[in-house]
Amino acid sequence: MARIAAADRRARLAEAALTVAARDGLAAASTRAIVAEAGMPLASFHYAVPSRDELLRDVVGLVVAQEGDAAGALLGDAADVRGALRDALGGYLALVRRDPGREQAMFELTQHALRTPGLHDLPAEQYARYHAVAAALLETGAARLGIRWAVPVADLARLVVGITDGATLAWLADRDDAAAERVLDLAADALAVFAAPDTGSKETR
Amino acid sequence: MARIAAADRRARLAEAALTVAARDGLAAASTRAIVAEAGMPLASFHYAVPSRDELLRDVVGLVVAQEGDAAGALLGDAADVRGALRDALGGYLALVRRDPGREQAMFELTQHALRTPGLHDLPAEQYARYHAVAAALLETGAARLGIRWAVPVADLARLVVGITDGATLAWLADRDDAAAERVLDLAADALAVFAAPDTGSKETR
DNA sequence: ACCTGTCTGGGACACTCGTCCCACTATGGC
DNA sequence: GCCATAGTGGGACGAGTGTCCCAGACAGGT
Repeated sequence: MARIAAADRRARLAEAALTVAARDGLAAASTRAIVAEAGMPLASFHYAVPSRDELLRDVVGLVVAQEGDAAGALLGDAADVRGALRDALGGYLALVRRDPGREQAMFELTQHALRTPGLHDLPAEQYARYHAVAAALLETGAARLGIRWAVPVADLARLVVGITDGATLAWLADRDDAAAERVLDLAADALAVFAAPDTGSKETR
Repeated sequence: MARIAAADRRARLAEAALTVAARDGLAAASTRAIVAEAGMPLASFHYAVPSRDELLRDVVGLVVAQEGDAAGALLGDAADVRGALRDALGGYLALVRRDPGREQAMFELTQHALRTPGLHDLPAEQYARYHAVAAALLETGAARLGIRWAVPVADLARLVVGITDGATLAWLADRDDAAAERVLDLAADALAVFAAPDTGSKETR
């Protein structure tokens, strides 16, 4: 094994942990499985990271950061509110479908953190970040479409995240692509209700 | 330990497993923890149940049955569609708040089943049942209000379950009661869009 | 060139896990 | 009353876990 600074090793371990958790589940992401994925000896683990739970904290940060990057691409070029919402929701589902294990690993991570004393604060931060990303997306989307949201964006963002989480959970359970698409159709219809005219442009539906 | 038929023991073990999983998490629901909760010797476990995963199958059945019973009570006596939806959603959230561990245990169970070869079919059945319960609730609610749903009830049911799952997940993460209530306000507004007049009664909103 | 401190990696500890074996005992049908 | 059958329960096995120790090796600053 080459000589690598402890901080670098920690980052590599976080990535390896995410890979293993996405592929085999969080429960299978043992310290041994993680170092095997990273190609390191076991002892490097606790040299770079104080504990396994501490590394999981890094993993959440890793995914949350990636999620923020990916969010921008969800904004399509639809001209009406319903279409824009539908595109964004559909884009998210496509992301989940391309790598179901990763999304599932995030759910497992949240549940694990909720049960682990040292990680109790993690889920709140994680979801605050999700909500912030969704809110930003809603704001820039509204600006691009020339509308405003008739209700607080923070609340709307929380609803949007809830809908995507819920749709993801159901799709993970039954893998019903068509049903998932139909739900997003309805969700886009429903959410479009909250669009209001702003700079003289027309409201949808 | 008194003499108990194996089938009875199996049922008691399923209840004990649910208790432990709700209180301490699914990962803590080991065979030893379950028999301790049930007040049985460890060997009774594999006399009554072939394996731990087989028992978890029973646990899902147990909760799903209870969920079906509880659903009926969610129908309030609101006269308009939005109010009825809001009451039902709020009732569900109240259920979650009264026993967060149980709901969390169900999420953990779904995730675990998705990762466990012998339990792959479980989540699909579980969610099919959820969707059926929601659909039945939507149907009887519509009949009571004298409206019809403008979109397929099966799709609407899937959306409703998704919204409740999503709201639950976010609330479990940050325990923000007020935000959860505001989201349900929006959700009720949004879902009311799908109500259409049927027997001459008035549409809301 | 040396030497302090960072990094390596094999091995082990103490523990928990699911599962199983087997000697034992109470029970219901004859 | 006897005996096959169903239920009991202590104990153990092998595998897997997170964490830690410690002897060794390499690096950069002097």
